[in-house]
Amino acid sequence: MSWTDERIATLKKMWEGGSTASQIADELGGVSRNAVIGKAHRLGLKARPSPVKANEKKAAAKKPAAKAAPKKSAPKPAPAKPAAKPAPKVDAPAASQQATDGIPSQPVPNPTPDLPKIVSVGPGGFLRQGPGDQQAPIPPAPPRRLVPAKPSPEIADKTSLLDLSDKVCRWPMGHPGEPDFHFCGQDVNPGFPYCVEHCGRAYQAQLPRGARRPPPPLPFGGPRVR
DNA sequence: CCCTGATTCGC
DNA sequence: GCGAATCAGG
Repeated sequence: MSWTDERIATLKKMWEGGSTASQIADELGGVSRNAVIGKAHRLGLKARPSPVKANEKKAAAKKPAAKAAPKKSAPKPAPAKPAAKPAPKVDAPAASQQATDGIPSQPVPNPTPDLPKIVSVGPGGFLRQGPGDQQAPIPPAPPRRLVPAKPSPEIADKTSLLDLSDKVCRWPMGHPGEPDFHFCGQDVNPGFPYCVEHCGRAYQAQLPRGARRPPPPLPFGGPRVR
């Protein structure tokens, strides 16, 4: 398989969306997880929470190594990495909610002024979204009646990959490569690549390693069954 | 063991 | 440029 422009676009999208290299590789098909990672690095979009890189010491601990070196012949210089931290934080979610003034349509499509209780969709109660139906989101902390215009009529048309911009939600709907694949396309939550609703889904606290199977970063309507 | 991403290096 | 092999942490 070769890296067509389309495949690269999908790779970027998914990588940016938080999908793991394995998921991306599986989605793309015909490539390995390593290929995806390698390509991602070559594209310049590496930095992402890596289990291995969390720790950064300056102490140069030499490892005895010398395990049977079948291919290694060159010594490894001490890697000096500039720590990059592009990871978005969730500490300050809703800075300022824009009033619904700009949106002439439905004033309050989300009549759920319940408690601000954070319901974490966990392994068992994983809420999935379909292209047509979306459930009430659980934004980080909506103390007030913020109402971000939900099923706006503006998404009557599908937002394609080419329609993406810094102003629209990039949350993928469906699976890449399929005819109905598109993106959310709603107004973004300022400072985030997604709308308010999808921010709530994209930036949930990472679950313990033991139970992360069902709700991965979970873009794309759901895991593909092949 | 499994998983993850990072890195190297032969091709 | 590509990606398998390898590394290394969780």
